[in-house]
Amino acid sequence: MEKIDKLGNMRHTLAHLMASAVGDIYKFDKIKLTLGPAIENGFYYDIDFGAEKITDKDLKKIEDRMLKKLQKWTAWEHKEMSKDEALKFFNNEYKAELINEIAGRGEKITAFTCGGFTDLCRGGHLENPAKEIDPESFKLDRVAGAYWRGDEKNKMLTRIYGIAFETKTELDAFLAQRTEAEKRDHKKLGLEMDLFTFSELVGAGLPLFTPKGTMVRDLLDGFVWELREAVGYERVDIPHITKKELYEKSGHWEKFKNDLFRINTREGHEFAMKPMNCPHHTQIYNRKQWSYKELPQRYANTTKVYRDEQTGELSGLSRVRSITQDDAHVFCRLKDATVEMEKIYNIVQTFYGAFGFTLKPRLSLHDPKNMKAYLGTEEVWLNSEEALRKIINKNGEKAIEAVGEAAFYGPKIDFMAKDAIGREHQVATIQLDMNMPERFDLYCINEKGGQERIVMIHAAIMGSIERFMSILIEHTAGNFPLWISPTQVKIIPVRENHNEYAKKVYELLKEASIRVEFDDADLNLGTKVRNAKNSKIPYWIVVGDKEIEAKKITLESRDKGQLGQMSSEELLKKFLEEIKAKK
RNA sequence: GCCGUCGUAGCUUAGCGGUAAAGCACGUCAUUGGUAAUGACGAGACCAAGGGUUCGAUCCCCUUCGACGGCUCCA
Repeated sequence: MEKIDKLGNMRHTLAHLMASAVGDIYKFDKIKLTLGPAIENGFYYDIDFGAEKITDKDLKKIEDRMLKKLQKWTAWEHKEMSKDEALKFFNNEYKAELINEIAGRGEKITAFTCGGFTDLCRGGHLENPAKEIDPESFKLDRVAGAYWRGDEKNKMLTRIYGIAFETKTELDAFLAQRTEAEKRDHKKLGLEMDLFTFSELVGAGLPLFTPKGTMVRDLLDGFVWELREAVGYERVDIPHITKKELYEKSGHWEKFKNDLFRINTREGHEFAMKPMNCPHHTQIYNRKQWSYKELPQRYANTTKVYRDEQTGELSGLSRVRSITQDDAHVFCRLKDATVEMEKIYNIVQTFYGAFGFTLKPRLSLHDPKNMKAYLGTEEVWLNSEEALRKIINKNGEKAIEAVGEAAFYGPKIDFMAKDAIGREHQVATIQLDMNMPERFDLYCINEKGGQERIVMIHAAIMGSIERFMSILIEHTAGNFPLWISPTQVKIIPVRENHNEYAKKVYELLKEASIRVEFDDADLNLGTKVRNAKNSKIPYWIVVGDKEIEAKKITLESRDKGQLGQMSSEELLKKFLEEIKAKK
């Protein structure tokens, strides 16, 4: 057995301790233990509770029992068992399955005992738990369902999660970080910020975007478009449904059939809502014969796709059934693919960089030992992969390389984005596709007058606008940079007789397309300022006697506090510069 | 989909087998005004939907819809 760290041993020990405490309370003749490993931030144990019921409210009871028992957990004994002995001792079907597997592998079966509790185990515990475990450094977290061995065909067990660290300080830090993440939860913030909503009548996983939310979507999409237009992309547009024949040809009908929303027409034909755009786009390319001189053809299209995800998988904006993709496809010769992919690489860097994400590229490669699983010759693969590697290296990055992770039709670059509280999200991918052109017989006429098979590059930047918005909301805690804030500035007159002057400032900004709100509600100044602060608006300005006399306004920023007085022209100039810089 | 928790005004929540209450928000009026002022009045909920039990259900039971957490971590 390889060396397991102390923390892992502690967590593993706690899993046993919890199982033992659960046994005391619910009795081992009524429930069945299965397995309970150490995990990332703690441990869990999967238990078949039979007819017994357990909820989060019972956790305290179990935890108290654990604390009491811990004092007597001072030393371990272990012994080897024969298969029959073990099957008899651990008399339940789950343990039996494990025992048979261990025996089948020809390994020794061992049982570990501590504080009078014996469990099937390969070892890896703290030698003296009572002494080594700080009783304040762990807690039981939640009860959840989990399939036996993670397979949904198997029986659903009850999983009890615990969190455990070496010290109380670390436990508290973890809990604090989790609280911070909860505060930033886009599902909560997005509703408060009035960006989107859901309707029970429309259905689960189908977000509806408000005027403000739509504003943000359009601004994000506009930024991507700006970056793309500069390198020669053109917009296309396609219907949201198609005859099934398109997907039979592309291979998606087979692959996606469980995720497709299908439509039967009155004439008995079967259509489907599109779950992706590539097949449609191939048909735009295929409308005519292309000379190599006209390539690459670069088609960009922000459009929705629809996937019938399992209801239990849906979550806020991060997992939805109507997904807006900022999709694009480049149709080019294989020899031009690298240059095209580099352009996309740069767009991705610029886009995510603008929001302060740290990006880590990952290169997914073919598995040389299993060449028959891939389309094309190994030489083509090696060349394309080397080209991708060069793109990444050229940018001073060192890609993580994942052998065997490529799709069968081509290698790809994935990006991981690290957010403000240290979480990583899988974001954009750049994918080389040698399969789709094959299936749809896409070619160009080359210099020799012959038909040359082309390749396709999949190039979504945000991927899903919904998912990107969820990440962005949590990354910024809702404090959007000025340029995508649905409301950029609020004007707060101190008293009604200041409205006239304030209105002039409002008009000036409005004419310059600044998204400005006028707050003439009959509220106290303090209340209005407080409301502005809480609404995550980047700036607000106060106008009263002092300002009118000085012919100025007083500016306050969400991030920098009071910024003092300035003229409205200076204000406008400042805003325009900041918006242009996308800060 | 499956397991668990849950669904009461726009929001946050209270409540109980006899058809609902509060704070915030909202509306009107009055008073006020430089970083969370106050008063009065008012409007707003067939208690997620459908069915059942009951003399009677928001409350008990069933079904459906919807929300949240979990379903990768292998003695």
